[in-house]
Order: sequence, then C-alpha cells, then structure tokens
Amino acid sequence: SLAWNTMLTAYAQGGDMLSATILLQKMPHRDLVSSNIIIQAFASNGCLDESTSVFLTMPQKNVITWNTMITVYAQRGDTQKAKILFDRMPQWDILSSNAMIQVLAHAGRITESKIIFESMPETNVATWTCVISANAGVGNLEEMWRLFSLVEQKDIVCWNALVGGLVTAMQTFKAKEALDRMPSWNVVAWNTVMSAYARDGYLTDAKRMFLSMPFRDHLAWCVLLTGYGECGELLNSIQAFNRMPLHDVVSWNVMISVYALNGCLVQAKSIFDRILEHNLSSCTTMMVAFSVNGHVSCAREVFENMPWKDQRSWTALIAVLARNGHMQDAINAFQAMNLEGISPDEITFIAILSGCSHAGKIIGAREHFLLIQSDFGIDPI
RNA sequence: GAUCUCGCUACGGUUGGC
Repeated sequence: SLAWNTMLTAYAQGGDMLSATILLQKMPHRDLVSSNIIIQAFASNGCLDESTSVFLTMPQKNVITWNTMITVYAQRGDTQKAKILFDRMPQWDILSSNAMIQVLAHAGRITESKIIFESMPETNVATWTCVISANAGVGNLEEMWRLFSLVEQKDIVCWNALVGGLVTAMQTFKAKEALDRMPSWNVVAWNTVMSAYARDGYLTDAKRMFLSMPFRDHLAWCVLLTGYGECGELLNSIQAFNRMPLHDVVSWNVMISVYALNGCLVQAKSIFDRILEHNLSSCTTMMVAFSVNGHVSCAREVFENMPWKDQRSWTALIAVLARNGHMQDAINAFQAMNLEGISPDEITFIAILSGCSHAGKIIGAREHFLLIQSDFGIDPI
C-alpha cells in the first residue's frame, strides 16, 4: 500500500482529484495514510465538505489527520471549528499547538492561545514567534519584548515578528532600529518597514527603501502601490503597477482597491474582470466598490459567484444590503451566514445595527443587541 | 519508508472622530 499511496500523492499534488478518487476505489487496502492524503488533496482543491466527510468516516485517525483538518479550517479563517477539533484531539504535537495558537491569536482570542502556550511540554522557535506576534497584535508590547528576550535561537522569522509587532504598534522608528540590529535580512524584513513608511505617509522613505533593497519580491511592489494609492497618488500607483515584472492576484487586488478608493469604479471593474483567479479579497473589494455607488445587485452577483465565503465576505454582503436599505435581505443574509456555520463578529453586528438605525427600527436593533450577548458571547459595550 | 510541515511582511468587511 506504500506504492499505492505514493501514486495517490502524485495525483493529489497534481490537483487531479478525479484520478485520485478512482485510484482510491481501486486500491486493495486503503489505510490511514491514504485517507490523510485524500483529505489534504480535497482541501487544497477547495472541497472542504469532501474532506470533512472522509474525516468523519475514518475508523482511525492519527495526529497528522487532526493537524490537517485544523490547518484547513485555520486557512479558511474558521477559528471555531479549528478549536473544536483541537479540543477533541487525543494528543497534540508541536505543530498542532502552534497552528492553534496562531489561529486563536489571529482571531484576537489571546487568552485561549496563552493557555495552550503555557501547557505545552515542548516548544520551538515557531511557537515563540506565534506568541510574540499575538501579543503585539493586542498591544502588549512589554510582554512582546519579554518573550523576545527569552527566545534562545532567534532566527530571521522571529526577528521579523518583532519588527512587525513594532510596526503594528505604530512605533515605526523603533521598528527601523530593530531592523538595523538584525543579524541578517530578507525581503519580509524590508517589506515590513517599508509598509510602515508608506502607511505613515513617508513615501520618500518607502521609495528609498524599495530602491535600496538588494532583492525585491512582488510584495515589495504591492506595498509601494498601496502606499501611493492611499496617499491619493493614483498616477504613481498605476505607473508602478505597469513597471512590475509580473502581476499576481495580490497586485491586481491592490489596483482594484486603489481605483475604487479614488472613485474609478469602471476601471476597478475592468481589472476585476481581467483577473483569472479571483480570491476572496478580490471579490470582497469589488463588492464594496459597487456598494458605495449603490449597485446592490452587482455586488450581490459578485458574492453569489464566489467559490466559498468567509466571515469578511459575509459581513461585506450584510453591510452592502443594510447600507442600501435592504434590511430584510440583510437579516436573511445574517441567518444564512449562521446556517453555513460562519460565525459573526463585532463588525458584523455593527453592520446590522447601523442598518437598523438607518431604517429607524429601534426594536429590531434591540433584538440584535440582545442576541449579541446571549448567542454569540460578544460584549456589545 | 509514504501523508499534515505549523511562525514573520501585502490587498478585502462595520461605525464614528479630526
């Protein structure tokens, strides 16, 4: 079955799910590893439901099985499902805990991630890097520094997390100092500081850094595009875009939002139509651009065509409907979101509540306000 | 021996302030 599994892996990695499925049925003995391969393959081809059903019918599972499912949910931003799986796992390895810490931290659930961190029998640099970023994300800078000083083998990624944390905390100068103290650098380090310059409006510094980088990746270009776009320098943004060696989804997405930000809906849409592989960001950006101009049905069409939807895209839809006076549709969308198992967050509720206030429905708003506390455990105040 | 290979940078959601 080793040979069969190797074949299976080959098909799966080539994205040929049809052949993989056929092979699986022909196999004399499917084992744990075969199922793991299939789960992973379905997931990376966007078929999460298939992954889940294989997972549920597996007679035995190992750590790899569980880790695969956790990472899949994590990548989809479904923190809740990831956490449920994590809690059900019979045992954890470093990878599972790290993945979980990172996801929880990303969702702002720092307390839970701390609990996991403190109960880990063994950690590695990645673990520490996760908690460093987590603390930076919620503004615990002293804790971030403390943790950083405790890391024994600081590698580039760990240093980058520190620099990124300082950038998040709006301490651009300290970030630059940390950058200068790093033993070695990579593109991520430079991009991080560059994005801070751009964010703060220091376009000259951003550009200088861009030019002085020994290597550039496509993200460096994207940071520059974004910087120009946010400072209203549409022409520079377009020019930089045209100079890029190649265009990937992110750079297209940046341009959509730059155009939308500067009121050019038509150009935004034409870029959107030229993208071969839309992702969630492209669609959500486009929806919002439509919404600002009141094109509710166009926004809705983009939404319906999305391969899958996450919390942000659902929230965007709800906001689009609420803002344009379609309160009943917004509430329906909210219920549909819950049925899909995607949990709302405080931003979703603000979207609903502000919609109610525009429509003058105090009673409706009150109902949702109460729901926030009882059903979703979010404190509205 | 085959399967997860987890950490850092970029683009998307709500309201309000100057």
